[in-house]
Amino acid sequence: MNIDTREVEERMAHFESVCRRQEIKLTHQRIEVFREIAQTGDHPDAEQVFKRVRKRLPTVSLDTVYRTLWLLNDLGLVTTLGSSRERTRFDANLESHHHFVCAKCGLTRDFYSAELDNIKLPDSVDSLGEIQATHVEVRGVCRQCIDK
Amino acid sequence: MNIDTREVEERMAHFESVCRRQEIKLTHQRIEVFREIAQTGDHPDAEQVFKRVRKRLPTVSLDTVYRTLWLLNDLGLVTTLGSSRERTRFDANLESHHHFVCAKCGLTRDFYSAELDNIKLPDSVDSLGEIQATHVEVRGVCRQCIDK
DNA sequence: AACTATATAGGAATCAATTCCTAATTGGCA
DNA sequence: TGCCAATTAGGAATTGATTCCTATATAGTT
Repeated sequence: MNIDTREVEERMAHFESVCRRQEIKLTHQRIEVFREIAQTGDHPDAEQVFKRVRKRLPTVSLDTVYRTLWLLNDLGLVTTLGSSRERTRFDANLESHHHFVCAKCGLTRDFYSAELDNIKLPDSVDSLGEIQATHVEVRGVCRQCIDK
Repeated sequence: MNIDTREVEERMAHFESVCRRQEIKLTHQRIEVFREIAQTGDHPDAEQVFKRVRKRLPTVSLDTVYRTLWLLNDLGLVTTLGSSRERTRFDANLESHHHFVCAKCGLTRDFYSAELDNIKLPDSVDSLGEIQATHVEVRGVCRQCIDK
């Protein structure tokens, strides 16, 4: 769950160098928000980051956490996971299938692949718990959005 | 995008049989909401289903659409996609990796696999657009939740 | 056709995430 | 050290999805 020290330091160094290059001020808040995400492997949401950072910077505001997270995202220093900011979508296709999702417009299409249905997962995954289903999500840009 | 007629009919028949078995009334609204999802492959959200169904049942309410969608979900007739009802999570791991997600508590862990990074996607996917990244999402139940 | 438990319409209310506002603060540079 | 544009704190406001409320309507049964 926790990332090893060396890796965290590398991430911090990368973060600082990117900020300097982009003339983005290295405030305590930004440093601590980034550190929080860099040092954990559990993918916290904004609220969790806020709570954790507040232990070190008791006056930090939720707004700052949000602003900083989206800034880090824009800088390519963090990514979001899960279908970020999207609404729940419904699917009546009960067969095993996978998804292609357009990063720009959200268009989602099913595709099928016997090969993918049978991928062998690393043993490390089995040790995490009981596996129910494996989905492949392909992110890309759909034809329509390319043409625009 | 549109599902072929035979398949739609099969889905409708399955839906009706499940409802009868469970003594769930076959109202116009339920039939049209289910039909809407059964006949399209584009995974609409509740709002979109509402708009489309309203063309045929002009007085349908959004509330009914929601109630029906969750009912269908509970009955196993539709599934939700995307990290349903979850908040945006952030990740500072920029290397190619995949996720194990616990269906009960939401715990998310990274795992790595050179094999998965190089999966060959079916040609049909290439024709959908430009591929940027491929993530494998494994759903399961984590050790902690199994123990409970 | 009548009955009754269940479901619906329509709009109001809720709820949670996120963003906005503004005065006060601060990082980075001269 | 002092300056100033950028940033923050704190709380209010917004936003958008979802749910609740209640009088009315209806599916399925007799």
